[in-house]
Amino acid sequence: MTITQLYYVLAVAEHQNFTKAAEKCFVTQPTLSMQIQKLEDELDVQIFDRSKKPIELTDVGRKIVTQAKNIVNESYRIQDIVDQQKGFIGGEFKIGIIPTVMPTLLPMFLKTFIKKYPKIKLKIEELTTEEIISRINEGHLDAAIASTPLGNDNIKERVLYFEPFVGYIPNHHRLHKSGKIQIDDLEIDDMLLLEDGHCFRDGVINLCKAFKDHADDSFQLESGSIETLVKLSDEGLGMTLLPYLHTLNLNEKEKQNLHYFVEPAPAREVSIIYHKSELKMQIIEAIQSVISGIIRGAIAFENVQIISPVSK
Amino acid sequence: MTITQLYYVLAVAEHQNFTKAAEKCFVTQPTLSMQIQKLEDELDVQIFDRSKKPIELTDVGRKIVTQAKNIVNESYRIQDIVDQQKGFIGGEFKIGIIPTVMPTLLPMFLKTFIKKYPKIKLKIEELTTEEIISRINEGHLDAAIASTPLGNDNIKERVLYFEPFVGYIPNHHRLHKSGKIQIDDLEIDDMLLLEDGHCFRDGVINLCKAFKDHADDSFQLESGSIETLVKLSDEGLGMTLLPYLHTLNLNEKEKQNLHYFVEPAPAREVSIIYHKSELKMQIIEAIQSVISGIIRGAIAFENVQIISPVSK
DNA sequence: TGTTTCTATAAATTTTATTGATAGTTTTTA
DNA sequence: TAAAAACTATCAATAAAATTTATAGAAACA
Repeated sequence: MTITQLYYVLAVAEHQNFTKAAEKCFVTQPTLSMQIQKLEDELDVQIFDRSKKPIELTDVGRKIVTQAKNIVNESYRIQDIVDQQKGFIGGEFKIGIIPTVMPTLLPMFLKTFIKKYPKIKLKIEELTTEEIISRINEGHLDAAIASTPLGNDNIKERVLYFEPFVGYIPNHHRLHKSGKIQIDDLEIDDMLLLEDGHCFRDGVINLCKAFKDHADDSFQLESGSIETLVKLSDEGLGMTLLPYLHTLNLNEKEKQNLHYFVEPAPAREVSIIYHKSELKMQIIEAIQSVISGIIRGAIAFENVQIISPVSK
Repeated sequence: MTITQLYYVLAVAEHQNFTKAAEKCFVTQPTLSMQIQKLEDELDVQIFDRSKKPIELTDVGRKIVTQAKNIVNESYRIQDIVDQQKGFIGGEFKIGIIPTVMPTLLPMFLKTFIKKYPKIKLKIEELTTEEIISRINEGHLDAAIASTPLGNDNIKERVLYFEPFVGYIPNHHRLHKSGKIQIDDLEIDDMLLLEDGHCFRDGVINLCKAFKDHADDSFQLESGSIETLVKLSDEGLGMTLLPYLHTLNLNEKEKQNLHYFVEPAPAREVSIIYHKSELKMQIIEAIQSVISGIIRGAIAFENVQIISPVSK
C-alpha cells in the first residue's frame, strides 16, 4: 500500500470516473485502473462498485476513503513540518472569499501581502459560504474568509475583525430624517437583504432570526450585489444595511443617506477559517496578521463599539 | 514520499543504527541508507545527524518521526477496516501480561481462547508494567493485561475484573488467631510486598501511599515471586497479601493461613490496556469477552464486594 | 596500530509504476 | 435500434524505482 495508491482512490472517489481522476492526478487512466486494482487485491476487497454507472464506492470503500483522506492529509503535514523548521513561508495557497468581503478587503490586503510574502502563490476565488465549507472539507481550499461563527465542527475559525453595519436610508424613507438609528427602528418589511447569511450577533440575534423567517419574501442578491442593493434602495424599495467597509466606496450623494447605529452597533464577525487538520498554519497566520494590521487602521472610528462574538 | 520510507525512518530512529534497523525491516542496510537519503533529499532536510555515534535525530527529525508514526499507524488501520468488514478476526497479536497475573489468568484463558479464535496468533510476553507502557507506546505491543488505572493519556483501559486481596498470615503472626481481617489491622512494617505497583483503590488508597513511602525498606520481588512471598512469610518475615486467584493454587496447609478481609475487601483492578489509536480492536474485544466470561465463574464468592474503580 | 563496526556508494538486478494501444462494455445519441 | 461516444480493463513495452551484492571509507575500539 502506498500513499500514491490512496491518493488515486481519493481522486476516483471524488470524480466517480477513472478517466477524469487520472487527468487530475496527471497520469493516464490505465495507471489508476491498475494501481487501484492492485490495492484492492492486496486488501482483498472491492473499493469501488464498477457495475454502477457512474462508479460508486462500496461500503468498505467509503470507510477506506475516509481513512485514506486522513493518511494523505497527514502525509502533507511532513512537508509542513519541514517548512516550519526552515521558516519557509511559500508555495501555493488557495483561499476562498465570500462575495460581500471580496471587493472591500482584497484591494487593501493584496498589495501588502504579496510584498511581504512574495513566495506564496495565492489563488483567490470568490465563493459562497456554502461552497467554501464543502471545499474546505474536501481539501480543495486551504482557507477562506467568511462571516462567522459557522458552528461547523470540522472547521476552525480565527476572527479577523468585526465589521459594523451602517443603515442606508434613502430620501423618501420614514427613518430618513432621524440621526443615529437603533436596532429597534428596523422593520423587516422595508428592508433589502443580502443573501450571504450575515447574522447579527449578541442581542441582535433575534432580529437575525426574524429575517430568516421572512427570507422567502425578500430579495436575494448574489455576488457584487452591494451596488445593486444601494440602487434598489434609491429606487424606493426600502432601506438596507451595508457592511461598514462598503460605505467607504459610496459617492458623496449616497453617503448622505448613511445612518450609523447608536452603539453598540450591530456588526458581522469576519474570520479566516480553515480545516481542523491545521495544515499550512504558517500561511494562515501570515494572512491573519496582515489583515489584522490593515483593519486596525480601517475600522477605527468612534461611534461603533466592538462586541465580543457569540460563543456557540 | 512513501509509507515504506517513513517506516524505515522509524526503524532507524528506534535502533539508532542503520544495520540493526535494516534487519528488523527485512531488507539490507544499503536499502535503508538510500531510501532515507532519498526522503531527506526530497524534503531537503537532514532527518538524522550521522556525525553523532550512535546516530541521532535532528530537531526536525524528531518532529518528522512523530508524524511518521501517525501516518504508519493510520495506514495499518486500512487493513483493520477491511478485517472488520469481513468479520475476520485473526493475524498476529502481541500481548503483554504482568508477572502477578500471568500464572493465574493464562491457564484459564488460553485454551478457551485459541479454541474460539483459531486464526489469531497470540504472542504472549511476561513484562513489567513499565515495559508494557513503553512497548505499547512504541507500537511493539498490541495490548496488555495490567493492574490499573495507569493514568496514561496515550493508553486506554478496559477493566476485566477486580481481584480481591487475601491476607496470608503464618502461625506466629499477631493476627493469626483473628478471623476476618480489616484494612486497619495491617501494619507496614511486618508486611511483605509485591513489586508490581498494585495500588489499592478507594478508601484504601492511603494505605497504598504509605506502602510506597516505605518501599525502600521493604522486599521487592520480581516475576514468579508469589510463591517466594509465601515461603518468606512462612519463614516468619511477616504477613503478606495475595491476589485472590493465587490463593487457589495454595496447598491445604497454606490455605489455613489465609484470612479474608471484611467487605468491601481491598482489590486490584485488572484491565486490558491498549494504545489510544485503537488498532485491532476486534481482537481486543475478543480477548476481553473471553476473559470476562472465565472470570465471572472464578471470582464469584460471597465475602468480597467489588468496589468501583478510582477515577484519576 | 590493527581490528571491528558501521554507513555510504556503485553497479547490477529485480521489482514496480507508467504508458500507449486496444478490446470490451455500457451509455448516449441520432 | 444502430452508430457513436464514453468509459474501464487488459496487454505488452518501457521507464522508473527499489533492492541487492560488493566494496570503500570513516569512526570507534582495544
